[in-house]
Amino acid sequence: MERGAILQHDEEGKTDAPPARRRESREKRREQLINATIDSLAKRGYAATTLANVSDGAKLSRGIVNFHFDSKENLLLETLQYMSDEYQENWKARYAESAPDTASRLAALVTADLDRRICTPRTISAWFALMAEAKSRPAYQKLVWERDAKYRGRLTEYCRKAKEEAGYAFDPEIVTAAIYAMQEGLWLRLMLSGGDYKRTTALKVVKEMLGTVLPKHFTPEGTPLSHASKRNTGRKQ
Amino acid sequence: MERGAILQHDEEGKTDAPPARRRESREKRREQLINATIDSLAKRGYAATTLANVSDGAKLSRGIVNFHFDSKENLLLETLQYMSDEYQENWKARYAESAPDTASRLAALVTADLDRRICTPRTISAWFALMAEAKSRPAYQKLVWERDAKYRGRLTEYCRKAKEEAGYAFDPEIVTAAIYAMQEGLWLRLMLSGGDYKRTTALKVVKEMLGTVLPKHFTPEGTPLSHASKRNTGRKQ
DNA sequence: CCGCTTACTGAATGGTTATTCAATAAAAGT
DNA sequence: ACTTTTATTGAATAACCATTCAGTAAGCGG
Repeated sequence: MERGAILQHDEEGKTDAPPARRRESREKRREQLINATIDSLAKRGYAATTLANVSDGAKLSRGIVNFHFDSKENLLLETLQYMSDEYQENWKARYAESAPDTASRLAALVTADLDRRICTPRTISAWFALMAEAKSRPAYQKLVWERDAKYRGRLTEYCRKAKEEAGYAFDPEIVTAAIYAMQEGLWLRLMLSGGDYKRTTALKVVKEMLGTVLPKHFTPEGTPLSHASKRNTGRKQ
Repeated sequence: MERGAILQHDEEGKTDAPPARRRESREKRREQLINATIDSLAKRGYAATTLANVSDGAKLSRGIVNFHFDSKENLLLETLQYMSDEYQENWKARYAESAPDTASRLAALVTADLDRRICTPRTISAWFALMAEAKSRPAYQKLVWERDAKYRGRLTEYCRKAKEEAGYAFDPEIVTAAIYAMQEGLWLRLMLSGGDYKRTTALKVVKEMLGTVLPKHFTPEGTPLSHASKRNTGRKQ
Protein backbone atom coordinates (compact mmCIF):
# COMPACT_ATOMS: atom_id res chain seq x y z
CA MET A 1 0.00 0.00 0.00
CA GLU A 2 1.17 3.43 -0.82
CA ARG A 3 2.20 5.78 1.87
CA GLY A 4 1.29 9.39 1.35
CA ALA A 5 2.85 11.26 -1.48
CA ILE A 6 0.49 13.78 -0.02
CA LEU A 7 2.05 16.88 1.45
CA GLN A 8 1.89 16.82 5.18
CA HIS A 9 1.49 20.16 6.87
CA ASP A 10 4.19 21.53 9.10
CA GLU A 11 5.04 19.28 11.94
CA GLU A 12 7.25 21.61 13.81
CA GLY A 13 6.99 24.90 11.98
CA LYS A 14 10.23 26.73 11.72
CA THR A 15 11.35 26.80 8.14
CA ASP A 16 11.98 29.67 5.87
CA ALA A 17 10.86 31.14 2.56
CA PRO A 18 7.95 29.66 0.57
CA PRO A 19 9.94 28.10 -2.28
CA ALA A 20 12.45 26.37 -0.07
CA ARG A 21 15.62 26.05 -2.01
CA ARG A 22 16.34 22.53 -2.96
CA ARG A 23 20.01 22.86 -2.29
CA GLU A 24 21.77 24.59 0.54
CA SER A 25 25.28 24.89 1.83
CA ARG A 26 26.49 22.20 4.11
CA GLU A 27 26.46 24.42 7.19
CA LYS A 28 22.94 25.76 6.65
CA ARG A 29 21.52 22.29 6.31
CA ARG A 30 23.27 21.00 9.33
CA GLU A 31 21.92 23.80 11.44
CA GLN A 32 18.45 23.28 10.04
CA LEU A 33 18.59 19.62 10.93
CA ILE A 34 19.88 20.35 14.41
CA ASN A 35 16.95 22.69 14.94
CA ALA A 36 14.52 20.07 13.76
CA THR A 37 16.15 17.69 16.22
CA ILE A 38 15.68 20.11 19.10
CA ASP A 39 12.06 20.53 18.07
CA SER A 40 11.47 16.83 18.14
CA LEU A 41 13.30 16.30 21.42
CA ALA A 42 11.18 19.02 22.99
CA LYS A 43 7.96 17.68 21.57
CA ARG A 44 8.43 13.92 21.80
CA GLY A 45 11.35 13.36 24.11
CA TYR A 46 14.48 11.38 23.49
CA ALA A 47 13.06 7.91 23.18
CA ALA A 48 10.42 8.83 20.62
CA THR A 49 12.64 10.98 18.43
CA THR A 50 13.36 9.19 15.17
CA LEU A 51 15.33 10.21 12.15
CA ALA A 52 12.09 10.22 10.21
CA ASN A 53 10.75 12.83 12.64
CA VAL A 54 13.78 14.98 12.13
CA SER A 55 13.76 14.83 8.37
CA ASP A 56 10.01 15.38 8.25
CA GLY A 57 10.40 18.33 10.57
CA ALA A 58 12.94 19.83 8.22
CA LYS A 59 10.76 18.88 5.24
CA LEU A 60 13.52 16.89 3.70
CA SER A 61 13.95 13.30 2.71
CA ARG A 62 14.62 10.23 4.84
CA GLY A 63 18.27 9.79 4.05
CA ILE A 64 19.27 13.36 4.74
CA VAL A 65 20.46 12.95 8.31
CA ASN A 66 22.84 10.15 7.57
CA PHE A 67 24.11 12.13 4.63
CA HIS A 68 24.99 15.12 6.80
CA PHE A 69 25.73 13.52 10.16
CA ASP A 70 26.60 9.89 9.38
CA SER A 71 24.56 8.53 12.28
CA LYS A 72 21.77 9.32 14.66
CA GLU A 73 24.15 9.06 17.57
CA ASN A 74 26.32 11.73 16.00
CA LEU A 75 23.38 14.00 15.23
CA LEU A 76 22.37 13.94 18.88
CA LEU A 77 25.89 14.59 20.04
CA GLU A 78 26.27 17.57 17.73
CA THR A 79 22.91 18.86 18.85
CA LEU A 80 24.09 18.77 22.44
CA GLN A 81 27.26 20.56 21.40
CA TYR A 82 25.22 23.19 19.61
CA MET A 83 23.04 23.85 22.63
CA SER A 84 26.03 23.89 24.90
CA ASP A 85 27.74 26.52 22.74
CA GLU A 86 24.60 28.60 22.64
CA TYR A 87 24.36 28.47 26.42
CA GLN A 88 27.94 29.47 26.90
CA GLU A 89 27.82 32.30 24.40
CA ASN A 90 24.79 33.68 26.18
CA TRP A 91 26.22 33.94 29.67
CA LYS A 92 29.51 35.24 28.38
CA ALA A 93 27.69 37.99 26.50
CA ARG A 94 25.53 38.91 29.52
CA TYR A 95 28.65 38.94 31.63
CA ALA A 96 30.58 41.11 29.20
CA GLU A 97 27.89 43.74 28.97
CA SER A 98 27.43 44.03 32.73
CA ALA A 99 28.98 46.74 34.90
CA PRO A 100 32.33 45.72 36.34
CA ASP A 101 31.43 45.70 40.02
CA THR A 102 30.93 42.43 41.84
CA ALA A 103 27.21 42.75 42.40
CA SER A 104 26.43 43.52 38.77
CA ARG A 105 28.67 40.73 37.55
CA LEU A 106 27.01 38.24 39.85
CA ALA A 107 23.57 39.42 38.83
CA ALA A 108 24.50 39.07 35.18
CA LEU A 109 25.81 35.54 35.61
CA VAL A 110 22.92 34.34 37.68
CA THR A 111 20.30 35.98 35.51
CA ALA A 112 21.78 34.75 32.24
CA ASP A 113 20.35 31.27 32.74
CA LEU A 114 16.87 32.69 32.68
CA ASP A 115 17.45 34.99 29.75
CA ARG A 116 14.62 35.14 27.28
CA ARG A 117 16.94 34.06 24.50
CA ILE A 118 17.84 30.67 25.89
CA CYS A 119 15.23 29.95 28.50
CA THR A 120 12.35 28.73 26.37
CA PRO A 121 10.22 25.62 26.88
CA ARG A 122 11.71 24.26 23.69
CA THR A 123 15.30 24.66 24.79
CA ILE A 124 14.78 23.42 28.31
CA SER A 125 12.85 20.34 27.31
CA ALA A 126 15.42 19.36 24.74
CA TRP A 127 18.17 19.99 27.22
CA PHE A 128 16.72 17.66 29.81
CA ALA A 129 15.94 15.02 27.24
CA LEU A 130 19.62 14.85 26.41
CA MET A 131 20.70 15.32 30.01
CA ALA A 132 18.85 12.28 31.26
CA GLU A 133 20.70 10.14 28.77
CA ALA A 134 24.04 11.61 29.76
CA LYS A 135 24.33 9.23 32.69
CA SER A 136 24.70 6.29 30.34
CA ARG A 137 26.64 8.08 27.59
CA PRO A 138 30.15 9.17 28.49
CA ALA A 139 30.42 11.51 25.50
CA TYR A 140 27.37 13.47 26.64
CA GLN A 141 28.48 13.50 30.21
CA LYS A 142 31.86 14.93 29.34
CA LEU A 143 30.30 17.71 27.32
CA VAL A 144 27.80 18.65 29.99
CA TRP A 145 30.39 18.52 32.70
CA GLU A 146 32.68 20.88 30.85
CA ARG A 147 29.86 23.29 30.21
CA ASP A 148 29.14 23.38 33.91
CA ALA A 149 32.71 23.68 35.05
CA LYS A 150 33.37 26.92 33.19
CA TYR A 151 30.27 28.63 34.42
CA ARG A 152 30.61 27.43 37.97
CA GLY A 153 34.22 28.52 38.02
CA ARG A 154 33.26 32.04 37.11
CA LEU A 155 30.48 32.05 39.65
CA THR A 156 32.76 30.88 42.43
CA GLU A 157 35.26 33.56 41.52
CA TYR A 158 32.69 36.28 42.12
CA CYS A 159 31.26 34.71 45.24
CA ARG A 160 34.76 34.72 46.63
CA LYS A 161 35.22 38.34 45.62
CA ALA A 162 31.95 39.27 47.30
CA LYS A 163 33.03 37.55 50.47
CA GLU A 164 36.29 39.48 50.51
CA GLU A 165 34.51 42.76 49.92
CA ALA A 166 31.84 42.40 52.55
CA GLY A 167 33.24 39.86 54.98
CA TYR A 168 30.48 37.30 54.64
CA ALA A 169 30.88 34.16 56.70
CA PHE A 170 29.95 31.63 54.02
CA ASP A 171 32.08 29.17 52.11
CA PRO A 172 32.13 30.41 48.49
CA GLU A 173 32.19 26.90 47.04
CA ILE A 174 29.10 25.95 48.97
CA VAL A 175 27.22 29.09 48.06
CA THR A 176 28.09 28.56 44.42
CA ALA A 177 26.81 25.01 44.62
CA ALA A 178 23.61 26.24 46.21
CA ILE A 179 22.96 28.94 43.64
CA TYR A 180 23.77 26.74 40.71
CA ALA A 181 21.64 23.91 41.99
CA MET A 182 18.77 26.31 42.47
CA GLN A 183 19.04 27.47 38.88
CA GLU A 184 18.97 23.96 37.49
CA GLY A 185 16.09 23.12 39.74
CA LEU A 186 14.16 26.11 38.44
CA TRP A 187 14.79 24.95 34.90
CA LEU A 188 13.37 21.59 35.79
CA ARG A 189 10.34 23.25 37.28
CA LEU A 190 9.82 25.41 34.23
CA MET A 191 9.84 22.27 32.16
CA LEU A 192 7.57 20.15 34.30
CA SER A 193 4.92 22.70 35.07
CA GLY A 194 4.27 23.22 31.40
CA GLY A 195 3.55 26.92 31.43
CA ASP A 196 2.12 27.48 34.90
CA TYR A 197 5.49 28.48 36.16
CA LYS A 198 6.86 31.48 34.33
CA ARG A 199 10.35 32.61 33.56
CA THR A 200 9.69 35.85 35.43
CA THR A 201 8.63 33.98 38.56
CA ALA A 202 11.85 32.01 38.49
CA LEU A 203 13.72 35.27 38.13
CA LYS A 204 12.08 36.59 41.25
CA VAL A 205 13.15 33.52 43.19
CA VAL A 206 16.73 33.83 42.05
CA LYS A 207 16.87 37.51 42.91
CA GLU A 208 15.35 37.09 46.33
CA MET A 209 18.03 34.53 47.08
CA LEU A 210 20.77 36.89 46.01
CA GLY A 211 19.31 39.50 48.29
CA THR A 212 19.23 37.11 51.22
CA VAL A 213 22.62 35.49 50.81
CA LEU A 214 24.54 38.61 49.80
CA PRO A 215 22.76 41.39 51.70
CA LYS A 216 25.65 43.81 51.33
CA HIS A 217 25.58 43.52 47.57
CA PHE A 218 21.88 43.34 46.82
CA THR A 219 18.63 44.82 48.05
CA PRO A 220 16.16 42.28 49.50
CA GLU A 221 14.52 42.21 46.07
CA GLY A 222 17.79 41.37 44.39
CA THR A 223 18.75 44.66 42.78
CA PRO A 224 22.53 45.01 42.68
CA LEU A 225 24.01 47.68 44.93
CA SER A 226 26.80 48.66 42.60
CA HIS A 227 28.52 50.90 45.13
CA ALA A 228 30.09 48.18 47.26
CA SER A 229 33.18 48.20 45.09
CA LYS A 230 36.65 47.74 46.56
CA ARG A 231 36.42 50.06 49.49
CA ASN A 232 34.48 48.79 52.40
CA THR A 233 35.93 45.57 53.69
CA GLY A 234 34.43 46.75 56.98
CA ARG A 235 31.82 45.06 59.11
CA LYS A 236 28.83 47.37 59.31
CA GLN A 237 26.97 48.30 56.20
CA MET B 1 3.82 -2.93 52.72
CA GLU B 2 7.48 -3.73 53.00
CA ARG B 3 10.12 -2.80 50.54
CA GLY B 4 11.62 -5.73 48.73
CA ALA B 5 14.31 -6.82 51.10
CA ILE B 6 13.54 -10.38 50.22
CA LEU B 7 13.93 -10.20 46.50
CA GLN B 8 17.36 -10.09 45.05
CA HIS B 9 17.46 -7.67 42.19
CA ASP B 10 21.03 -8.03 41.18
CA GLU B 11 21.74 -7.18 37.60
CA GLU B 12 21.33 -9.69 34.86
CA GLY B 13 24.03 -11.69 36.51
CA LYS B 14 25.71 -14.98 36.34
CA THR B 15 25.27 -17.68 38.93
CA ASP B 16 21.82 -18.72 39.94
CA ALA B 17 20.82 -18.60 43.57
CA PRO B 18 18.80 -21.43 45.10
CA PRO B 19 16.35 -22.82 42.57
CA ALA B 20 14.26 -19.67 42.42
CA ARG B 21 10.66 -20.51 42.85
CA ARG B 22 8.97 -20.91 39.54
CA ARG B 23 5.76 -19.36 40.65
CA GLU B 24 5.19 -16.38 42.83
CA SER B 25 2.25 -14.34 43.93
CA ARG B 26 1.16 -11.62 41.60
CA GLU B 27 2.33 -8.81 43.86
CA LYS B 28 5.79 -10.24 44.45
CA ARG B 29 6.43 -10.66 40.76
CA ARG B 30 5.24 -7.20 39.94
CA GLU B 31 7.55 -5.68 42.50
CA GLN B 32 10.43 -7.79 41.25
CA LEU B 33 9.84 -6.61 37.72
CA ILE B 34 9.57 -2.99 38.79
CA ASN B 35 12.90 -3.31 40.52
CA ALA B 36 14.46 -4.79 37.42
CA THR B 37 13.03 -1.85 35.49
CA ILE B 38 14.59 0.67 37.85
CA ASP B 39 17.91 -1.15 37.52
CA SER B 40 17.78 -0.94 33.78
CA LEU B 41 16.68 2.69 33.72
CA ALA B 42 19.56 3.58 35.98
CA LYS B 43 22.08 1.60 34.00
CA ARG B 44 20.98 2.21 30.43
CA GLY B 45 18.60 5.12 30.49
CA TYR B 46 15.07 5.29 29.17
CA ALA B 47 15.72 4.93 25.49
CA ALA B 48 17.85 1.82 25.78
CA THR B 49 15.64 0.02 28.27
CA THR B 50 13.88 -2.88 26.58
CA LEU B 51 11.49 -5.47 27.88
CA ALA B 52 14.15 -8.07 27.19
CA ASN B 53 16.46 -6.20 29.56
CA VAL B 54 13.84 -6.19 32.24
CA SER B 55 12.93 -9.85 31.98
CA ASP B 56 16.58 -10.86 31.79
CA GLY B 57 17.31 -8.70 34.83
CA ALA B 58 14.60 -10.54 36.72
CA LYS B 59 15.80 -13.86 35.28
CA LEU B 60 12.44 -14.60 33.81
CA SER B 61 11.14 -15.21 30.36
CA ARG B 62 10.41 -12.79 27.57
CA GLY B 63 6.68 -12.68 27.78
CA ILE B 64 6.53 -12.06 31.52
CA VAL B 65 6.19 -8.30 31.46
CA ASN B 66 3.23 -8.23 29.13
CA PHE B 67 1.63 -10.91 31.25
CA HIS B 68 1.90 -8.85 34.43
CA PHE B 69 1.71 -5.31 33.09
CA ASP B 70 0.01 -5.62 29.70
CA SER B 71 2.38 -3.18 28.03
CA LYS B 72 5.76 -1.55 28.35
CA GLU B 73 4.09 1.83 28.66
CA ASN B 74 2.16 0.59 31.66
CA LEU B 75 5.20 -0.97 33.28
CA LEU B 76 7.00 2.35 33.13
CA LEU B 77 4.02 4.20 34.52
CA GLU B 78 3.69 1.83 37.44
CA THR B 79 7.40 2.08 38.05
CA LEU B 80 7.06 5.83 38.32
CA GLN B 81 4.15 5.37 40.68
CA TYR B 82 6.18 3.00 42.80
CA MET B 83 9.07 5.42 43.08
CA SER B 84 6.74 8.27 43.81
CA ASP B 85 5.14 6.35 46.67
CA GLU B 86 8.50 5.44 48.08
CA TYR B 87 9.54 9.09 47.99
CA GLN B 88 6.42 10.23 49.75
CA GLU B 89 6.56 7.55 52.40
CA ASN B 90 10.09 8.58 53.17
CA TRP B 91 9.54 12.25 53.80
CA LYS B 92 6.37 11.59 55.74
CA ALA B 93 8.25 9.20 58.00
CA ARG B 94 11.13 11.62 58.51
CA TYR B 95 8.62 14.34 59.26
CA ALA B 96 6.69 12.21 61.72
CA GLU B 97 9.74 11.25 63.73
CA SER B 98 11.05 14.82 64.00
CA ALA B 99 10.58 17.07 67.03
CA PRO B 100 7.46 19.23 66.77
CA ASP B 101 9.12 22.64 66.64
CA THR B 102 9.33 24.54 63.39
CA ALA B 103 13.08 24.31 62.93
CA SER B 104 13.21 20.55 63.44
CA ARG B 105 10.25 20.01 61.14
CA LEU B 106 11.84 22.07 58.42
CA ALA B 107 15.14 20.29 58.83
CA ALA B 108 13.41 16.94 58.61
CA LEU B 109 11.53 17.87 55.43
CA VAL B 110 14.51 19.37 53.69
CA THR B 111 16.86 16.60 54.70
CA ALA B 112 14.51 13.79 53.75
CA ASP B 113 15.31 14.23 50.05
CA LEU B 114 18.91 13.37 50.74
CA ASP B 115 18.16 10.49 53.03
CA ARG B 116 20.36 7.46 52.54
CA ARG B 117 17.33 5.32 51.91
CA ILE B 118 16.10 7.07 48.80
CA CYS B 119 19.03 9.11 47.61
CA THR B 120 21.07 6.49 45.78
CA PRO B 121 22.62 6.72 42.33
CA ARG B 122 20.22 4.03 41.21
CA THR B 123 17.11 5.85 42.37
CA ILE B 124 18.16 9.26 41.14
CA SER B 125 19.19 8.06 37.71
CA ALA B 126 15.98 6.18 37.20
CA TRP B 127 14.00 9.13 38.44
CA PHE B 128 15.51 11.52 35.93
CA ALA B 129 15.22 9.02 33.13
CA LEU B 130 11.46 9.01 33.68
CA MET B 131 11.30 12.72 34.45
CA ALA B 132 12.76 13.77 31.15
CA GLU B 133 10.01 11.89 29.37
CA ALA B 134 7.33 13.45 31.51
CA LYS B 135 7.17 16.51 29.30
CA SER B 136 5.75 14.49 26.45
CA ARG B 137 3.67 12.10 28.54
CA PRO B 138 0.73 13.65 30.34
CA ALA B 139 0.26 10.66 32.61
CA TYR B 140 3.81 10.98 33.94
CA GLN B 141 3.51 14.70 34.28
CA LYS B 142 0.39 14.46 36.36
CA LEU B 143 1.97 11.96 38.71
CA VAL B 144 5.12 13.97 39.19
CA TRP B 145 3.22 17.17 39.68
CA GLU B 146 1.07 15.65 42.40
CA ARG B 147 4.08 14.26 44.16
CA ASP B 148 5.59 17.72 44.20
CA ALA B 149 2.48 19.55 45.26
CA LYS B 150 2.08 17.65 48.52
CA TYR B 151 5.65 18.07 49.57
CA ARG B 152 5.84 21.69 48.57
CA GLY B 153 2.63 22.43 50.39
CA ARG B 154 4.03 21.10 53.62
CA LEU B 155 7.25 22.99 53.10
CA THR B 156 5.42 26.26 52.51
CA GLU B 157 3.36 25.71 55.62
CA TYR B 158 6.48 25.58 57.75
CA CYS B 159 8.22 28.44 56.00
CA ARG B 160 5.18 30.52 56.78
CA LYS B 161 5.24 29.38 60.38
CA ALA B 162 8.91 30.30 60.65
CA LYS B 163 8.19 33.72 59.26
CA GLU B 164 5.49 34.31 61.84
CA GLU B 165 7.72 33.14 64.65
CA ALA B 166 10.76 35.20 63.79
CA GLY B 167 9.44 38.03 61.67
CA TYR B 168 11.49 37.30 58.58
CA ALA B 169 10.88 39.60 55.62
CA PHE B 170 10.72 36.95 52.92
CA ASP B 171 7.79 35.67 50.92
CA PRO B 172 7.20 32.05 52.06
CA GLU B 173 6.15 30.90 48.59
CA ILE B 174 9.32 32.22 47.07
CA VAL B 175 11.56 30.74 49.71
CA THR B 176 9.84 27.40 49.29
CA ALA B 177 10.42 27.56 45.58
CA ALA B 178 14.05 28.39 46.14
CA ILE B 179 14.68 25.57 48.58
CA TYR B 180 12.85 23.01 46.54
CA ALA B 181 14.59 24.02 43.35
CA MET B 182 17.92 23.75 45.10
CA GLN B 183 17.11 20.23 46.22
CA GLU B 184 16.19 19.08 42.74
CA GLY B 185 19.27 20.75 41.36
CA LEU B 186 21.42 18.89 43.86
CA TRP B 187 19.85 15.63 42.77
CA LEU B 188 20.72 16.42 39.21
CA ARG B 189 24.26 17.15 40.22
CA LEU B 190 24.53 13.92 42.15
CA MET B 191 23.46 12.10 39.05
CA LEU B 192 25.65 13.88 36.53
CA SER B 193 28.86 13.93 38.49
CA GLY B 194 28.80 10.18 38.79
CA GLY B 195 30.22 9.80 42.26
CA ASP B 196 32.44 12.87 42.58
CA TYR B 197 29.70 14.71 44.31
CA LYS B 198 28.59 13.01 47.48
CA ARG B 199 25.32 12.92 49.30
CA THR B 200 27.00 14.38 52.36
CA THR B 201 28.30 17.36 50.38
CA ALA B 202 24.82 18.06 49.12
CA LEU B 203 23.60 17.88 52.69
CA LYS B 204 26.10 20.51 53.72
CA VAL B 205 24.88 22.81 50.98
CA VAL B 206 21.27 22.42 51.99
CA LYS B 207 22.05 23.04 55.65
CA GLU B 208 24.14 26.11 55.00
CA MET B 209 21.24 27.56 53.07
CA LEU B 210 18.85 26.92 55.92
CA GLY B 211 21.26 28.69 58.23
CA THR B 212 21.48 31.68 55.95
CA VAL B 213 17.83 32.06 55.07
CA LEU B 214 16.40 31.28 58.48
CA PRO B 215 19.06 32.58 60.88
CA LYS B 216 16.70 32.67 63.84
CA HIS B 217 15.90 28.98 63.46
CA PHE B 218 19.25 27.51 62.48
CA THR B 219 22.91 27.94 63.28
CA PRO B 220 25.06 29.05 60.33
CA GLU B 221 25.91 25.36 59.82
CA GLY B 222 22.25 24.44 59.63
CA THR B 223 21.65 22.84 63.03
CA PRO B 224 18.07 23.48 64.16
CA LEU B 225 17.64 25.82 67.13
CA SER B 226 14.64 24.14 68.61
CA HIS B 227 14.08 26.83 71.20
CA ALA B 228 12.60 29.49 68.92
CA SER B 229 9.10 28.25 69.60
CA LYS B 230 6.16 30.64 69.73
CA ARG B 231 7.53 33.37 71.88
CA ASN B 232 10.12 35.59 70.41
CA THR B 233 8.82 37.60 67.52
CA GLY B 234 11.53 40.04 68.56
CA ARG B 235 14.51 41.29 66.65
CA LYS B 236 17.86 40.26 68.06
CA GLN B 237 18.49 36.76 69.33
C1' DC C 1 25.21 23.12 -24.27
C1' DC C 2 28.42 19.75 -21.85
C1' DG C 3 30.56 17.49 -18.37
C1' DC C 4 31.53 17.45 -13.43
C1' DT C 5 30.79 18.09 -8.69
C1' DT C 6 27.90 18.25 -4.95
C1' DA C 7 23.38 17.91 -2.55
C1' DC C 8 19.71 15.27 -2.11
C1' DT C 9 16.16 11.43 -2.62
C1' DG C 10 13.48 7.34 -1.29
C1' DA C 11 12.98 2.46 -1.92
C1' DA C 12 15.29 -1.62 -0.14
C1' DT C 13 17.75 -3.94 3.69
C1' DG C 14 18.48 -5.92 7.94
C1' DG C 15 18.42 -5.63 12.69
C1' DT C 16 15.76 -4.73 16.91
C1' DT C 17 11.80 -4.91 19.70
C1' DA C 18 6.95 -5.08 21.72
C1' DT C 19 3.35 -8.08 21.66
C1' DT C 20 0.75 -12.39 21.03
C1' DC C 21 -0.52 -16.97 22.06
C1' DA C 22 -0.49 -21.95 22.09
C1' DA C 23 1.72 -25.04 25.03
C1' DT C 24 3.28 -26.30 29.64
C1' DA C 25 3.45 -26.80 34.45
C1' DA C 26 2.67 -25.74 39.14
C1' DA C 27 -0.81 -24.96 42.61
C1' DA C 28 -5.51 -25.16 44.50
C1' DG C 29 -9.86 -26.97 44.72
C1' DT C 30 -12.88 -31.14 44.67
C1' DA D 1 -7.31 -39.13 42.03
C1' DC D 2 -8.47 -35.50 38.33
C1' DT D 3 -10.26 -30.86 37.22
C1' DT D 4 -9.69 -26.07 37.22
C1' DT D 5 -7.30 -22.13 37.80
C1' DT D 6 -3.33 -19.47 37.49
C1' DA D 7 1.53 -18.46 36.35
C1' DT D 8 5.04 -18.89 33.09
C1' DT D 9 7.44 -19.85 28.85
C1' DG D 10 9.49 -18.93 24.29
C1' DA D 11 8.86 -19.19 19.48
C1' DA D 12 6.35 -16.65 15.96
C1' DT D 13 4.66 -12.24 14.35
C1' DA D 14 4.44 -7.75 12.89
C1' DA D 15 5.87 -3.15 13.39
C1' DC D 16 9.34 0.04 13.44
C1' DC D 17 13.56 2.20 12.47
C1' DA D 18 18.56 3.37 11.29
C1' DT D 19 21.36 2.86 7.57
C1' DT D 20 22.64 2.11 2.71
C1' DC D 21 23.04 3.21 -1.99
C1' DA D 22 21.85 3.57 -6.74
C1' DG D 23 19.84 7.05 -8.95
C1' DT D 24 18.30 12.05 -9.77
C1' DA D 25 18.94 16.77 -10.28
C1' DA D 26 20.74 21.31 -9.20
C1' DG D 27 24.56 24.39 -9.64
C1' DC D 28 28.79 25.68 -12.01
C1' DG D 29 32.87 26.34 -14.88
C1' DG D 30 33.71 25.98 -19.37
